[in-house]
Amino acid sequence: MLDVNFIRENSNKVKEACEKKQTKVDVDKILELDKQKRKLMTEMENLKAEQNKISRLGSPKPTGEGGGGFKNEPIIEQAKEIKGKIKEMEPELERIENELNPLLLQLPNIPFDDVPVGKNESENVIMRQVGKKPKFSFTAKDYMQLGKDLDLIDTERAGKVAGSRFGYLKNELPLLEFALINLVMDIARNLLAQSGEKFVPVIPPVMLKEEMARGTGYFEATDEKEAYYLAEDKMFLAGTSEQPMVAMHANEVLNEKDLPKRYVAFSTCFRREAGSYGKDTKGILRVHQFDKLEMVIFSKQEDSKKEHQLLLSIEEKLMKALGLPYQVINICTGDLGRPAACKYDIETWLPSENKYRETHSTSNCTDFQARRLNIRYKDKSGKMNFAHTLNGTAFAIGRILIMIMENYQQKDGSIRVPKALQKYCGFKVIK
RNA sequence: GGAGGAGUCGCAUAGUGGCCAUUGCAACGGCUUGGAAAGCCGUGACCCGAAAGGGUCUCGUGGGUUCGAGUCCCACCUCCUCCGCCA
Repeated sequence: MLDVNFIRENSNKVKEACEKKQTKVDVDKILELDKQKRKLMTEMENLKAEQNKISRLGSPKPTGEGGGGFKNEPIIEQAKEIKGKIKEMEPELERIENELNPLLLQLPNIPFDDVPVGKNESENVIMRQVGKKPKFSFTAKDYMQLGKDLDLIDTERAGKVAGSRFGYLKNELPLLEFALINLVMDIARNLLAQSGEKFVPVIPPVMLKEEMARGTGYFEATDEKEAYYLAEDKMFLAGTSEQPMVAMHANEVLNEKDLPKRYVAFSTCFRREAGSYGKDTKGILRVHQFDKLEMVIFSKQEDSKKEHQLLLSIEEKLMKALGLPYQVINICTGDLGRPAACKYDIETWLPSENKYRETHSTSNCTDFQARRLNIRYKDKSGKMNFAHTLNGTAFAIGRILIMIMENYQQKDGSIRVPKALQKYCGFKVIK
């Protein structure tokens, strides 16, 4: 959500942002409705002031005895009349708000000026490529073949039990998941030791109340059909722990000296993949349920760009620890998504597809989410500010397991374990 | 699932229909100072206004009763206690 005052004063910027982000919102309509709303509110508040003035006459005198109250009827009639007028105006105000609020929620965050302008993902900018793509002296298998041969992944029985887009991870694969978790937690701890960049480990709830699920601002962007909804309990399943993590501080005033607040959360994520029929239908690259380690930061406004770079640097550190070849992408305006002002993806080399596939994403959402969720801090001068929120993938575990399997496969059909994981899982090869 | 109790500005706390919601502590800012302490002043949201200023809202949330609601009524949310069930 954007600040209404900002929209009033910078309507051109807002329109430009809508255009850049390929979002159609009638900004002029917003301005018009806002004007109507303020006019009506002023009228209602003036009437209310009059009503309050009369009510106060009924108060007992400072010296007077007893419970006070009115004796003369005419003034009561007058107050009743004003009250009636206000009542009559209420439906009109409600009508305006019902039209205005959805439009406000549809407005995207303003992208930073240095974000590449583009229509869609084809205009994203490759910032750098790191690591060597593996060259196999044999016919390489895809991860599904490896998964079947080594009894690591069973999507057939998952289909029987849960349907398509699910999988059983078996044998060494779950152990590798735990190793990845431990690697991330260790790096989070080491960062603290080295530079005081503390990340607090969290396991959040993965079920959210509606207003909290909406708070992170994705429902208007894609389609709320993407999230699983438990009608009986009016709750949504989290598509990413970003949702419960950002909502964690909703309606709070944070202490400025506690900022930045950094978290690294582990959770299962649930996605309907409603808009991706026919895409990645086989295997476990795109599934309804997967585990993910996600970093989330609440920062002061002036620090968010720096914190965003920190998130990206940690993601790259993790990738280098695993020794996987990857590229860093600067996401263009048309592909940013509604809440982000700036976003970098990491794509990891997937040999079987002979291309890079997205495994990480880190966004600076500035105050867009904080405004919806009312997350604030008071600065030195006593001024209230909305915090900036940032998020970044540490590991999306299913996908990174795929990347390890394919990139580390050997001629004899076995899979080497990246060195950084060996001490956590206790084996060096899967065969 | 059943039965009770509670939610007031960061913490604590007063307030059971009538001035502008008490008081203490803490934090932050300002005044003061050579610097500090103490002291004093201030600390939410929104609207109108160039400003000075004025107004509306805010006692978990939303409705209702009333000229007037922290206070009365209804619904919901959250937390606590006990019973039942349970990893």
